[in-house]
Amino acid sequence: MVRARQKNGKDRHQEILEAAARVITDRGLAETRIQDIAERCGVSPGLILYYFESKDRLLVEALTYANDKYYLAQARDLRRLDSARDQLSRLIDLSVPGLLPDFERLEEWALWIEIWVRALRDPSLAKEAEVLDRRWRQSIADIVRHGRRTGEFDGGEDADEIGRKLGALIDGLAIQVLMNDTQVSPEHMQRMCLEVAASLIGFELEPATSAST
Amino acid sequence: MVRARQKNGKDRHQEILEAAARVITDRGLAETRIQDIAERCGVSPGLILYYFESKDRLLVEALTYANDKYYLAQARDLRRLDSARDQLSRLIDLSVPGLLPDFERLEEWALWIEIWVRALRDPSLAKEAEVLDRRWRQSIADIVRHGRRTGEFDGGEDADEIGRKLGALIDGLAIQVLMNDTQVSPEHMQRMCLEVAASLIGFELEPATSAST
DNA sequence: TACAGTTGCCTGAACGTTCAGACAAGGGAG
DNA sequence: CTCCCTTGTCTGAACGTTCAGGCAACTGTA
Repeated sequence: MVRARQKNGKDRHQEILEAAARVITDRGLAETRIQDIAERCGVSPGLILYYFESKDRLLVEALTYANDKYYLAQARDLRRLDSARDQLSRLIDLSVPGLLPDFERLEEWALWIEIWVRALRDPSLAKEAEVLDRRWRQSIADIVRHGRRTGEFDGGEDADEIGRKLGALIDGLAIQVLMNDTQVSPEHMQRMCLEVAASLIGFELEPATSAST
Repeated sequence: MVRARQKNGKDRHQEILEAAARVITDRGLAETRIQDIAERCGVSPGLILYYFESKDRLLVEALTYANDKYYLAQARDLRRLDSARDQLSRLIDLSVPGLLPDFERLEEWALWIEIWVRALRDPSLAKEAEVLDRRWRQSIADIVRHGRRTGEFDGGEDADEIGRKLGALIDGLAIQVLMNDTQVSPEHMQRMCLEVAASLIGFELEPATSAST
């Protein structure tokens, strides 16, 4: 029980960040009040400001914290797979909002859009967002490089360039899916991402290990 | 001068919408106050609520109004060109934030991101956004169809599908450019869009009529 | 033309609410 | 007791919305 206090303190910090992320995804960044976050934690509003110097700071930290959490979970998930083809397919599946029941990602995408809109007027947040975003595009490029080392992929252009293109495509399509666009279902998005990936990297789609219809 | 009164009324309505759009792009949707809009028009805050039943209604109308205005300007611009290749290249140029000094489009893209974040929690706005968005993807598909009729393009997949893919790619890349991502400059975005378009539609890039490094 | 009545545009102040942040006191562990 | 965590209350400011009224342009009548 020596660290009971400190541990509590640390837990509180994290607990507030997670509560903040939840509230932001539920109500939206603009509609998030300190009291909402406090209620989600079961504490008083005053405590929130005891741990974070201001509401603004808390919100920004919550956005990047949540994104970090999701990214690490994804990286862990992908590392279980050996085949680059499987990794790529899995990465796409994980990126499509609402496709996999266990990894809907709706929260994460909602947070990303909140980050974008805020980063438009907050250059420091834009810098942080770029770091997170580059890491995410990097993971695509790494899969491509891995596939080329193992011989699964050959030809195609610069891996980083593929990461940028495929990453942007996924961003753009995810927005449509999140908006419940009637012309872009999660399955449709998944198929389009795979097709473009195959075209960019230069592999055939038919003998894919997953992804049908 | 019979319609002097009505004309004034109509001008005011539009004037307020345009002022609202300006303020939203400057300060962001969340930070936009009725008084800011009133000041931009040089009128009193009360007048804003005289023309619009609530702040919320005004904001939503301003978002779609501004988008509509920009779309019509783009459509007019594209109609001047005959060649499908030129139209496609011009559409891409027009879509890249900050590429053309006369059509920076920074405002329009900022408004789009605001629409997205709000549409996440406002299904009726999401519906309106889908209509606007479909029209925009349609214009890509129409260019492809036009090129196939004239024989400029041949092969490639369904034109609507190309519109969805290219549209999503442009959305995703535009976000990076807007965030001042150091890895994605306007020129870089332009090149990537053209490359993917060439790949999807099936034409060679070299003899392009425009677009160079 | 002159005048009175009507209509619509616009103002500025006031109201009620909401919320971030400040503050001081409570309480439990060491 | 002492220190850190936590609470509940308070406040000052900001904001959306309302409203009574003023003003100017227009209409119809004589």
